Formats: sequence, C-alpha cells, structure tokens
Amino acid sequence: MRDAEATRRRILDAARAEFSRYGPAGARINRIASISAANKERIYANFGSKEGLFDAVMVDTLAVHGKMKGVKYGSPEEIIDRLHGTHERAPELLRLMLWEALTLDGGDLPGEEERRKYYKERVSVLQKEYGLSNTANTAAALFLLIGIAAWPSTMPQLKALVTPEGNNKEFDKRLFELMHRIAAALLEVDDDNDNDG
Amino acid sequence: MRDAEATRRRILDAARAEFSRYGPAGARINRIASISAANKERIYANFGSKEGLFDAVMVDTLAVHGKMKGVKYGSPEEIIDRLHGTHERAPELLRLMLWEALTLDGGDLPGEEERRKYYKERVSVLQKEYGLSNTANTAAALFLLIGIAAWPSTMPQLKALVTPEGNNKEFDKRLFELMHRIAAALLEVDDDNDNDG
DNA sequence: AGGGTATCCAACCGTAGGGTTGGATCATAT
DNA sequence: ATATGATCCAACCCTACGGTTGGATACCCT
Repeated sequence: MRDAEATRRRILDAARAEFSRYGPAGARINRIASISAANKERIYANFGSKEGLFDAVMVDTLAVHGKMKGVKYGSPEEIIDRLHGTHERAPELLRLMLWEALTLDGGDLPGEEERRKYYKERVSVLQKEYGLSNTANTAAALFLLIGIAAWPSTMPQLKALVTPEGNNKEFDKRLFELMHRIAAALLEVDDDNDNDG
Repeated sequence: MRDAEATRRRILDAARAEFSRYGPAGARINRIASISAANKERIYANFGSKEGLFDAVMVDTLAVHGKMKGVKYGSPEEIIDRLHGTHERAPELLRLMLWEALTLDGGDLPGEEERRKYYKERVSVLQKEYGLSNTANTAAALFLLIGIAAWPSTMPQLKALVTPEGNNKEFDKRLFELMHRIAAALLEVDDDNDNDG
C-alpha cells in the first residue's frame, strides 16, 4: 500500500521518540528508519537531512501542543499542576526544547514565527484572566511559571540529590506547596505604573 | 617535558569545554586530544572510555564548585543574583548537568556520594540562616531557588520567544523583580508543625 | 492498455568516529 | 651506565554513521 503521507507521519513519530530520547547528536537515522518501517531514502526525500528532520519534529510537536491555544489558565495551583503533569506524562516537548537549548547555534529557530505568536497569545490570555497591567511583567511571569513547573522534570537528578534521604514523600509534598505558593506570588497584581512599552 | 598530572589536567580542561558545548554524544575525542595537546592514548589510559572521561569531567567540575561549601547565602535577592550570575558567566556546570539529566540511564551518578553530602550541607546552612523549621521544606526551597535562577540560562530560546518584541529591557527588569519576589516567598518561615521526618 | 509519475527500497559509499597497538623516549634507582 | 617502568605518540583498525543511487513497483490519467 502506497501512502506518502502515512509514511511521513510514521517517520515523524519515530523521529520524535528518537530525538527526544537521544538528542540531535545521539539520534540515529538508521533506528528511525527501522522503527518507522520506512526507508532511509524516504527520510532524506522528505526532510533533506538529519537537522531538517529535527526541525520538522520540533514544528510537528509544537503544532500538537499549540492546540492549547485559547484555553484558560485557572488558578495558580491549576497552572502548575497542569504544566507539571504534562511534562511528566509527555516529556517529549520539554526534552526536545532542552536539546534545542543546548545546541543553539545563533541561527533562527524552527517554527520561530509560529512560536512567537503562540506565546504572545498565551501571554495575552493570562494577562486578561488575572487583570495584570503590564505585558512584559505577564510575559516574565509566564516564563517563570513554565520554568517552575518544568524544573523537577528538567533536573530529576538534582531533585534526587537534594532530597533528604528516605524522605521522598515529605519532600514532594513541600515542593508542591512551594511551587503553588510562588506561582500565586507571580500572579499577584503588578501595581506599579510603569509604561507598558 | 614529562608530566602526567599536567597532561591529565589539560585533558580534563579541554574535555570540560568540549562536553559542555557538545554533550556526551556530540563531543569528539579527537578534538579533545588536539585541543589539550595530548594524545588519544593518554585519554584512554587515564579515563578508560568516553563515558569515563565524561564522569571524570563531572566530578572535577563539581569539585571546583564544591568550594562554595560553608559560604553563607545572604538575602533572597543575593541568592538569585549570585546563582544567576554564576550560570551566565560560567555556564559549564549547568550545561553539564543538563546533558547529564537528558542522558540519565538509571545507573548511579558520577560523584553521587559527594554531591549528596554537598547539598545536605548547603540545605543545613540555608535552614539555619533563615531559621526554617523543616528540612524537607528547606531542601525543596533550595531546589527551586536553583531552578529559578538557572531557568533563563537553561531555556534562552524560550525566554527570547516569550519576550514581547522590542521590549527586551523591560522584560528583563520585570523578570528579575519577579525572581526576587518569589525567592523571598520561598524563604518565608514555614510555620506549620509537621514532623520533620 | 500503457505511459508517466510519485513512491518505495536494497545495496552501496566515503568518512570520521571511538578505541588500540607497538614501539620510542625520558626519569630514576641502583 | 644501564635496567626498569612510566609516559608519550604516530599510525592503525573497524564499525557504524549520514547520506546516495538505480532500479522496481504501484497508482492515475487518458
């Protein structure tokens, strides 16, 4: 059965798993070909190069998450729990972004325009929802909310090292309480009158 | 001039730069050899394998930072600024830890014992300095302080994407204000009476 | 039916990667 | 002085990688 689109999809799915796990340098085209049951030639015909494939995976994965667009945020606790849960259950996007961060080369990002627009929209939703007066402040708050929620998934080994021995549950409980507390602090009304630039 | 120890040092220094920049998979032993003006054979004689070298770099780099031991923390603002500054000026350790996080394999970490002890000490200093009642809570707070201060260096591309266009300075100003604010919130006295486990 | 095109794939290519080897060179101790 | 062992290094090995090629196979239009 011939189906170019389906082949493309299988390649993207396999590539997402592969890049997410091993990163741009560690990923193996041969593995992607074999797991996607596609041929290497199909990969290069569709995506040009390993780097091109990585970029395509990035854009594809972001498109899936871009579906969040328009969704309301809810309470600070909900924001943290939702973001954290997403990264725990589906670590691919976070991992891809971390690989991307570590291999930045000054060139522009895959899907840059789309991504800018996406965050701009999210900032504006957050700003309205919380009645914040300053856009830059809201953007910074969103940036930090993401960071706080993602940090335990970003540095699991650090978390393990810092946790007092044999005290896992207590540590986790305190960790979430603190994450919730500072998320709330981030979204308190910014009451200064600086120009919003 | 023969000097095994100096050779070892040159290799470690070159390897730190190389691994920090390219990660375990992207790093090239040939480059390390050529930059350190050592021979590949010396690398394998000293460190056994690429992975062994990575571990040695990790331990070596941590040892340098371990000199912080005993140092007081200061105000929440100082904590954030100091950590953030360190990661901006000397990104190696953060980058190494991120590579490490992304390539965790369930085996134990290089220098695990030392690192545990180091953080235990730091937690205890922080706890005393701020008069916090609960160790797990203090550990969680430290974990988050590190995360907050490191996040802009961890995800520079996300920061760039979230920043409202042409509003860099304002964004940065707000970002630091918020980081300071939530650092302070993290270190407020934890006034509950839970058992400290 | 059959020509044309998009899709597929097995086999291949060049190279650069991690890792090894065998011997040369130097410091030291007797 | 010379035997000993640590240190150094040029050249080598082999595999597996990213990427390519040439032809075969299915689909579509007339």
